[in-house]
Amino acid sequence: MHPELQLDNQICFRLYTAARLITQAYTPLLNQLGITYPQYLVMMVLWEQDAQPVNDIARRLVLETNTVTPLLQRMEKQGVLVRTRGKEDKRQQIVSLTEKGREMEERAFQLIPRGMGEELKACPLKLKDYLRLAEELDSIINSLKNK
Amino acid sequence: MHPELQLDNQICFRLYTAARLITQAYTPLLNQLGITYPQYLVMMVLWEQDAQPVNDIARRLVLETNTVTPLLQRMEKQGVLVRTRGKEDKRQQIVSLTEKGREMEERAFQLIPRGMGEELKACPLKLKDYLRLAEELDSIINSLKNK
DNA sequence: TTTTGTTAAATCGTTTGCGATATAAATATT
DNA sequence: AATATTTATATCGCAAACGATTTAACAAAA
Repeated sequence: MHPELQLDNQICFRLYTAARLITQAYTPLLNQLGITYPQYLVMMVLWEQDAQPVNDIARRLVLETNTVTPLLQRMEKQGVLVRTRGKEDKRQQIVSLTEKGREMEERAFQLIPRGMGEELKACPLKLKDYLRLAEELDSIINSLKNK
Repeated sequence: MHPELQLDNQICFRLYTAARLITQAYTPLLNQLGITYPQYLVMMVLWEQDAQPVNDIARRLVLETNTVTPLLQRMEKQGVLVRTRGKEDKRQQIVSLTEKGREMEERAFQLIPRGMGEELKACPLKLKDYLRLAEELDSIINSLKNK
């Protein structure tokens, strides 16, 4: 009836679906590392800069601490990171990689980019398309993030 | 270290973030209808074609029945739809809108498109960009869906 | 017809995501 | 200094997602 309410006209439904399917494509690869996709995001943040407080990680991932804290607790239990009280500010929990967490980076590098390339080899998009897609997504993200 | 493992180079992280933020933007609007975003997707499927078995709804949303079934159970409890056993095939649950569910369409039409336009008015993308974005997302979705 | 296999939903357990609230430490105010 | 406010995390409850398994009905094969 109302074309505005049809699923096929919804950008949001496509984003929602594409995000889920890509996450699913990551899953068999990440299983080999013993982590989930959101946990992989945390690992990338820490590989880039180790020893960060919870808040910085959450901000980087555009998530709230009530999502990140339990995630970090599970990851600490798995032994890929540790949380220690901040020295200057005792409210902070500083999150640092363990040896196991640091070692995972090289294995991820061997597995993930190659594996995801394989998963997406049926996709007709070229590098240029992905770059433009990234920009378009960034402009959506930025206009919604600061509200 | 490895640029392939940097968050800023991840299309997937952008999809994941954009999908979450857009869903969050829908939330205050959908609250006025008393439903969540995934429930809204189910409503759109049923507004387009009423009285469908669970499987058809799941397929349309690219979800599994183990996600859709509890969703439908909650929606039935809220009184927007009913589930009845299929007549020819008694394994099927036929999902149909109630009067309350049908009435919601017009309110959604008044609220959602206008409200989301408002939410995204800071976004510089034009209609043409959204159309291309939709195509790009479709090609990602299609290459991952059939696996 | 009995057996075997397939299909449609549902159930179970775990991880996310998030609104709301709580706790404790740091900072600002009086 | 004592009080009030802000900030950093954590906790709680609920709704999604999803892999794995179960149940019941249908279909195909022996």
